[in-house]
Amino acid sequence: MKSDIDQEEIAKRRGIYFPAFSIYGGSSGLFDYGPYGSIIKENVQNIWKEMMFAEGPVTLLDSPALTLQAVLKASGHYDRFFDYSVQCKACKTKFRADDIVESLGLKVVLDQDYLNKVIKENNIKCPKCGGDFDDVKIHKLMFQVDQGENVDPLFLRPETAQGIFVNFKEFYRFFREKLPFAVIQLGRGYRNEISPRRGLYRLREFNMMECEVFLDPLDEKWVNEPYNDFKIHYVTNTDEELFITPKEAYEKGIIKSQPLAYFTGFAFKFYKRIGLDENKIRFRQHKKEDLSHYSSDTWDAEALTDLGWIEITGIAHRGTYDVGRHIEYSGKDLYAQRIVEPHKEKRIEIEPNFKEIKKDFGDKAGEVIKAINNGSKSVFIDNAEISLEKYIIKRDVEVTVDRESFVPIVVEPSFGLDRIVYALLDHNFSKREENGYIYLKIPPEVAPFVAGIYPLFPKEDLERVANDVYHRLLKDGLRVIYDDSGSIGKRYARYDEVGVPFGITIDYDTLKDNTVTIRFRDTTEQIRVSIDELSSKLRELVWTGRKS
RNA sequence: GCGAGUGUAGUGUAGCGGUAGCACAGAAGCUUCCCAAGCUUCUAACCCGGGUUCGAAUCCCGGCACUCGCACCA
Repeated sequence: MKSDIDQEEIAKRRGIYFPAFSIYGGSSGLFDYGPYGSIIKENVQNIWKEMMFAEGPVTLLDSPALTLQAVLKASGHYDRFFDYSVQCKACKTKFRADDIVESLGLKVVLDQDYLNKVIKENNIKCPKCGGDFDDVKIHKLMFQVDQGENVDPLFLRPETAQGIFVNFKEFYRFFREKLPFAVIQLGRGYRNEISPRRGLYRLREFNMMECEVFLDPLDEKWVNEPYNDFKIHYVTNTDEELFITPKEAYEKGIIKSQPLAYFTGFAFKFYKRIGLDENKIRFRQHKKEDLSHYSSDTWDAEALTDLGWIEITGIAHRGTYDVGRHIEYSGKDLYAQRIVEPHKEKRIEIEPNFKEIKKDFGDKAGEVIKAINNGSKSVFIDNAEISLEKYIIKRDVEVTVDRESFVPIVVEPSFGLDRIVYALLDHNFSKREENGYIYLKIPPEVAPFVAGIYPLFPKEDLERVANDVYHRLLKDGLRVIYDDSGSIGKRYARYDEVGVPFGITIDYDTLKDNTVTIRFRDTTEQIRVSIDELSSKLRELVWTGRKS
């Protein structure tokens, strides 16, 4: 599995990506994308965005990375704010302190002192070797940003999704109150990983492309049918391996949710288009015990790389969890509505009996009315509990109902951009059989430059024409790069290595007949075209070089 | 975060108490030269901070980073 091509060595040497702040020693889990890498990454992002918009009812959000504490309390992240670990002194095995306490049927409170006390008092031993435990240690999983003494801190978001959920009503209106629709967000997330490692695989600050699909639970269907024109490698939670189309996966009940099935296909198409090796992609269903607290079903897309199978995308069924929690915690109406057959419904209307309340409570009437409006059964006035029963007027009414509220469910395809870039490089660095030179065979539309412009050798007349060609292509909106240093073979090799798919060479024939050669990265073959048709030829080559 | 190992030009490495060499890459030039050719010249490094020593890249301590295991991984 381990290839003899060292991705990190090339990435560092050629400025694709490299450790950030390295002149000061760096900091683990932080990387810079250099000149080539940031363009490749941006191209991948743009293709994803373009494909998402092509779905139809999809819009974009850009929300802050700094997130209010209240939002993360509602989302449940705040409770997982700390990781409590405890280590066996003897065998050095580490456990989650809350798991240890829970496994013995003891009450779990997520508090360092509490867990420490429980483990010490109950004399809990290491389940592996029976040794004594060291003290409980905590690890913060979210980065906290203090605002000042009397204000709750902010947190760097651990995922971009919450920004979308809290704005559900905004989008619901934008889509004129019709489901389904989806909102995408591209941005950075932050997690204080205990040990960030393996280059781009586990970062403290990472790029995500997230999509939240909002659906009516009674009509859980995305606007497009699951694909039926290609087969995907699925691994179920019972380790069954299947090669079937997304449509089959849905119809056979392998994937119960239509949008979940659909987006496995979407992800697969996207991977193929940006140039991942389709034979090194699989979709693996989370085991029941590995599912997150909110999800009933999750499928991870995994790519086979030097690091083994790595997770590059998670497609999760989040149910009504997210919007439901924000309704609960914010007290705001984040419901969607569906049209139903108009029908009469009996209801009981409640109204405070203002006269009686004023009579009995005088200037405390306000408190009582407030309590009634909050739905309380009783209220404390001057330390006495008073039943509100007799101050409420109840009326039986009949209303016509033609719509009902519900909490939308969410399906979330969430793409880890850095890992996708990692896999993309891993799948595309190739070695030429004849000479062992490395080239990066990524699709033209992902490549950092469409073409390199090279005078055959450094003579003033050739350089002048090459420069004209270069500026002409730039004006035509093509991303090209000019290079006249070293031999022509060296220049070809230099840009092969970073994936530039075409080389335009200006030679002595160019001076005679205004033609240049286009040399192909993957085959090293050349064709001759006139300078006038160069732009349109390159565009055509980029287009036909598209995968899927 | 724990344990083990490793940090020398952009990259890969040599040197292991007397202040750095090689290869490739890079720059300038020569070469009528289409696949990293050759020649000349040049640029460029001891992870950071302390200590020991007359003298430290080399020995010791601390930090940082990387690799591998353990643990963690919404």
